[in-house]
Amino acid sequence: MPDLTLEDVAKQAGVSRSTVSRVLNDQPNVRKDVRNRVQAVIETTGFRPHPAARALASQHSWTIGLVYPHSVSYFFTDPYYPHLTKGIAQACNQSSYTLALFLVDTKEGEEKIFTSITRKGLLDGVLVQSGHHGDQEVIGKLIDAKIPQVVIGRPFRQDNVSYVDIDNINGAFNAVTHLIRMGHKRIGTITGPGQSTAGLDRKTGYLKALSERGLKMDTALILEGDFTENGGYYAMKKMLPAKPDAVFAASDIMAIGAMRAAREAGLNIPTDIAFVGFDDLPLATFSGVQLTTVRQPVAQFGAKAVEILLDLIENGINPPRHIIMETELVIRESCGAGIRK
Amino acid sequence: MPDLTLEDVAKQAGVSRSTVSRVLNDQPNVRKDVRNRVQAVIETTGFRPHPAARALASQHSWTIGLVYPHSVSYFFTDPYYPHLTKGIAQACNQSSYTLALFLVDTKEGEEKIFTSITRKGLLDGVLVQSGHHGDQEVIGKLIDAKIPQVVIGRPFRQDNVSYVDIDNINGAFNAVTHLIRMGHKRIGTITGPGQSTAGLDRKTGYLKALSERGLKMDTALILEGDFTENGGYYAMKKMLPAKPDAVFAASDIMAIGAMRAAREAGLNIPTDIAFVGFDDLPLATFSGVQLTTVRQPVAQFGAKAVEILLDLIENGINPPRHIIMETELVIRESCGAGIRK
DNA sequence: GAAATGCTTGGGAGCGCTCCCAAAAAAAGT
DNA sequence: ACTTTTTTTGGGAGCGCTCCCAAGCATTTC
Repeated sequence: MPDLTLEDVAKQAGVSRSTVSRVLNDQPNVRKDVRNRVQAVIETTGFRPHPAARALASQHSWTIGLVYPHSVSYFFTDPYYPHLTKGIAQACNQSSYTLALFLVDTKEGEEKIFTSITRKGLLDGVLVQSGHHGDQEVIGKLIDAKIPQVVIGRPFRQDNVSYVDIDNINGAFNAVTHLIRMGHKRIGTITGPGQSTAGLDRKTGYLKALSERGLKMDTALILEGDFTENGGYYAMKKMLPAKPDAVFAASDIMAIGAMRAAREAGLNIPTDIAFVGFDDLPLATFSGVQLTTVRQPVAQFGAKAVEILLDLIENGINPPRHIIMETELVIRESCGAGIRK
Repeated sequence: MPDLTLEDVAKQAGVSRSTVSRVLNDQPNVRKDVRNRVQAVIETTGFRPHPAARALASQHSWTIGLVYPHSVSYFFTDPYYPHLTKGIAQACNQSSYTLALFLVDTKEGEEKIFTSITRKGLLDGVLVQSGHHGDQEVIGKLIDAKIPQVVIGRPFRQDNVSYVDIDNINGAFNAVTHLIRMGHKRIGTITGPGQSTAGLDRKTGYLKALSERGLKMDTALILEGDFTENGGYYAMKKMLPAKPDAVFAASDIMAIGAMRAAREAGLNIPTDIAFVGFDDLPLATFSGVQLTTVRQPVAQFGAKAVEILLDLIENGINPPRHIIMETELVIRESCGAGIRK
């Protein structure tokens, strides 16, 4: 089947190019029987318009970009990203948009790719994973280029851009409050890196829960991690001398690392020390003890980002929209629920 | 900066459209000083050709597709896929190709997306993750459509297509042989699903090692998993009554599940029972015991696939090329190396 | 010094669509 | 019946590039 053109279809249906184009784009002012006839030809021939031709004429590529800046090279070690990616990909498929993936791992690569992203014509809009301090530049450039964009995660001190984020503060707050209600007194936290808004917000939630319940904060119980398993492990090792009886880790994977350290120190989970993570990814259940954690609606989150972006593309980027999605505390074994102390 | 066209650049450089095009595409027959002059204008203006216009005129989109068929919906639970994706994305960036991601999770979604993939003009070529029985159809359609494609993983009984794969048989063979050398006698295996070539090949390697070393196979020690943690866990539970003293799991994540089951049964790893996995992903080191495993060169693997695909795009798809990459056994604690029995 | 050869350059045509405008057809109004 | 209004249809122009061909120019050859 040689790829046919709109003109071929027109000939077969006995109409003009324009009419076929109208049918193709669901435009009004086509007689019903003509529309049906054209549609029939399209279907039997399996005709599809040439994407490049369409893009050229309409200045609209039907493609959106998903950018993971180089600061997100832990794409791997944290299973959060593939989940997110999947949600986004699915939403794109559903809307018949093509998803272009830009996974950059160096500052230089970012520069290089940037010129092609900002070139109008390739992408109708861009999704940028952010939440990291270093991503401001990328976002700023996209704003300057006036490319419709939605930031995934709250950007640093930039409000003139649309973003979707989850309620990290509240999620952390609820998790820690739960730990307090369970009777824990010395609750530590392993935070995300200081350049990460998600990490910062979760720490804020932790502190808020402490103060609201009248527990005083102890800096020996606040360690910075890097969202990796090893980061959690080493942070925990440092925290152990301060004798925490519970730990809130800002991600599941750090919780897993932290539990490894606790176990090595001969502590039993959850009787000697309780843990709560953040994410609720499948791996939350892999370790010996089922992890209590804060569930993020990752897939819906990605879908929401796509939804907003498409809206921006169609209706203009102003005013910027900010969406905050709620989390849910999932109680399993590691926090010691169901166990008397 | 309004996006300028090739014609604008031409005017500024005092030459014609054609000359600029020649410079842009590194074509010969342009006087050196003219070329420099044009190049200077391109650089100062930051001009980039409009992708769609270029694609339309050249019938070449500079975009390749990465297809994960619906049978690969465990994209998530297995960290192998993000690693692979990253390798591929990086290779694309390097070659200035755009990567379009097609992550399908239903049979219907596959159909839908397919018409757009096979439409000439969108993609110059396609990378298809395979190794699963159900993917034959996808691959077959792509062959029919004569779209350049490289299959990632060995396809089922289809040799008229290019693919890259790793040497699963040998990898498994080496792992099991190592276990035998360590003195283990009752070596079980948790295989991949029967519709997966990787799973099948690893099983073949296991059997080969057994027979070559004169161990008789015991069907009670051969359980089928599904490449998930839970699959590994339940397979191990079933295997335990048969008293294995070592287990070769066809993926790291299944090994982790299996070790969880073993621990729950009160067994010590590696003194009571040894484990070897397959993949060597970061999570191999997360569990209590560091996992001995077969390392796949995942990133290079992806890069290789891209390399072959670009070659196919430029030089035609015949004859199909088959690349098999070697693995490496990474010895850590879980196999009991360094421990006398 | 004229003819032949090789490089370099410009411009027309065309890739396959969408968009606009004007013509044709149908519907409505008098 | 004829005019006016509305709906439907066709075709030209153009999106921004590449490719081809012919013209222009420099260089070589006899």
